[in-house]
Amino acid sequence: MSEVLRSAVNRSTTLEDVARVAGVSRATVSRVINGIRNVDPAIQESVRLAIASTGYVPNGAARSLVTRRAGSLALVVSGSGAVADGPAGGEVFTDPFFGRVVSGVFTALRPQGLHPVLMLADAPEAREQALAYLRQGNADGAMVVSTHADDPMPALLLEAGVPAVLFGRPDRPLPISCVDLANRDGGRLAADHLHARGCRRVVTIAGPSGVRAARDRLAGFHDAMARHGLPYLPHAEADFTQAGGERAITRLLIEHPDTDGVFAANDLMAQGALAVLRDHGRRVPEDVAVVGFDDSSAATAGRPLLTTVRQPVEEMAAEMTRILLDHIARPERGATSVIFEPSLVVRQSA
Amino acid sequence: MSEVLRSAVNRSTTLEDVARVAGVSRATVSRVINGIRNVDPAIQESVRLAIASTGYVPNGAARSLVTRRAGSLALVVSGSGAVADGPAGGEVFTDPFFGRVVSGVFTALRPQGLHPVLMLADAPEAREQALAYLRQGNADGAMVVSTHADDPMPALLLEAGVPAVLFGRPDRPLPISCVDLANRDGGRLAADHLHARGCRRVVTIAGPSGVRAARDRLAGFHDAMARHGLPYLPHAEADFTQAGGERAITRLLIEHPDTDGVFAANDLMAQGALAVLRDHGRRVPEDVAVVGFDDSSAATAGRPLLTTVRQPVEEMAAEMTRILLDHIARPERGATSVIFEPSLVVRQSA
DNA sequence: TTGTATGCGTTATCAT
DNA sequence: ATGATAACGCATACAA
Repeated sequence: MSEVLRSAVNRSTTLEDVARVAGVSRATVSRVINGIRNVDPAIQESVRLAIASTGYVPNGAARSLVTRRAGSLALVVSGSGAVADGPAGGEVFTDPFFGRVVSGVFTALRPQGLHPVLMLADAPEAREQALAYLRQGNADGAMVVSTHADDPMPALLLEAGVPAVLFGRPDRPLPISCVDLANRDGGRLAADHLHARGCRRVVTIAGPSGVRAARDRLAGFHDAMARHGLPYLPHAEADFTQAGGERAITRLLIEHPDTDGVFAANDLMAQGALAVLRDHGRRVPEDVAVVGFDDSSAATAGRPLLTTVRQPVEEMAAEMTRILLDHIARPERGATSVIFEPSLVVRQSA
Repeated sequence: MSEVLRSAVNRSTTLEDVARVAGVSRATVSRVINGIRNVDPAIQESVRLAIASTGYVPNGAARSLVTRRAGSLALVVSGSGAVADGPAGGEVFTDPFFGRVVSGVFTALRPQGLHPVLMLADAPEAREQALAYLRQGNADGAMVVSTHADDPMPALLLEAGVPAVLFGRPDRPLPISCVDLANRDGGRLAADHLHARGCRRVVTIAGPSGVRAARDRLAGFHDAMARHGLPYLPHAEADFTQAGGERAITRLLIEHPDTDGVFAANDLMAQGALAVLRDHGRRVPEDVAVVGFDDSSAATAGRPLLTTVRQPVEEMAAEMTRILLDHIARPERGATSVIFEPSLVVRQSA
């Protein structure tokens, strides 16, 4: 097939075509496109013209084949596959937490012109799929949000040599970078506040025991309460969802009708507590004070406004992204960690 | 550099390496990997062995360079760039609507082993970036969720020849496939319900007038109300956020203190209305009945539970994804549209 | 400053 | 059934 025919058929325009039109070599066109200096301004101009007239767009695959850069980062929502822990498959994305992470990632990615590719690794099969994708170099690195502490994903990524950063420290220390919140401190803030308010019959709604952040929040809360002279507090475990929170508080109220304070390990469960308390005719905060965790949109969605421990998710996600970008640019550097401090946001519920 | 040295340095193992180890040609290894028949079982086995022993993983870029398939689809959150309309930048992802879309997309994508890459095209610059990414073939097609009716993205994608499917019909008809809800019917459902309940002094909280879905919901509501003998209803425009809903209902209550019914164009704004009504000491539904739209998680987040018009977002997003996959597989087929029917979900608020 | 030539790792078309 | 060999479209080391 002649050159003319070939280009007439279907083939999209290539560097070669542009070079021919501009009367220069492929290399020169490439240089112009990639903004490399040492190009005669006049030629530069004629190349730009040729690009415009041909409607040329570089081919991403060919480019990343030679540069060994995919131009995208993976955002992996990872779990153990155990259905009992945390929100199930579809619900993960409905959690305000997820939206905040995405938001923070975009903040850091936008200046670089990169885009996140979303991967859900909540079952062995899905995990293998995600891992294969990453190993093939379809993304330059991975940001991992684990919904479960014994998530095998971090170790697998490490082993595969994929640059990665975690949101939340793993259960067992790994030489992987991560961002996290001082969750124990957060629990302490909530305890001090409820105690100062005069609450003495406090119950807690814990997150999944398989989630480290959930355990740490509860531990910090219990520690502080013990220091205030309250060594034992009833608690129920839930799954970080509102419905789970509703079930937990219902159980707790039956067993401990005289409850005057509630600490929930996230806002969604606190929201559930508020709803049930209202159904039971308990006034918040007069009869029962409630403190949540996260300061997500759920905290201000209803009435009373929720007093909560703030976790700066967006900032944390942005930092996670920056760390990953840095690791990709300078692979020789070792793992780092950035721990954020929580703060108490006092509103109406406590 | 000698072959030995080269492979000793850093280079990841390639098809060539596997072929050498297995004592066959590259082509044969490729056949085994891609599951093409006509391969001697014995050789097949030795190739698998070689793959395992070398830890070979195919290179995604090289593969898609020749197959012309990226193996990923774009999920574009697109807007006009006008700040006044709809939730601002970061808030887009916190809206439960977004989470439901992602959820639905994953449902349809999972069986195919594909992953969505997220793109935010809310400003001219970001739009160009996203467009460039797509034109370069970094994704095989795009799913577009527009936050604004005069969004230029659909037309641009059409012009660029990128396979695309829209969530929500564009303002001016385009030969692009889309999924949508019969929004007018939804508005009608809400109106009929409020009227049947006896509400006669009804106000509406509209979404951004630049969003077609928002206009259609309101139009359907007003039409039905007019048929019930109520030709005029006060309304305020808001931005689909809870805060916006709060401001809108506050204004409406001042001007129309005798209001006995509220229709909000989405649940978030309805949630805001509930909060303010509560602040003002109005009982819901006894004094004022409230109907929302979407049946998102916000509908059951607080008390009273929200009566709302259900939009099956997850199903719609999954269908959008399936249509896109079909377009990619069979480009010759023309554009189609699938319109879903809304339904009324009666809870406590009306 | 510009052009030439080579390689990136795979799939696909041929022969055999 | 298998093996050469030619694309795929780009970046870059090197030569000029």
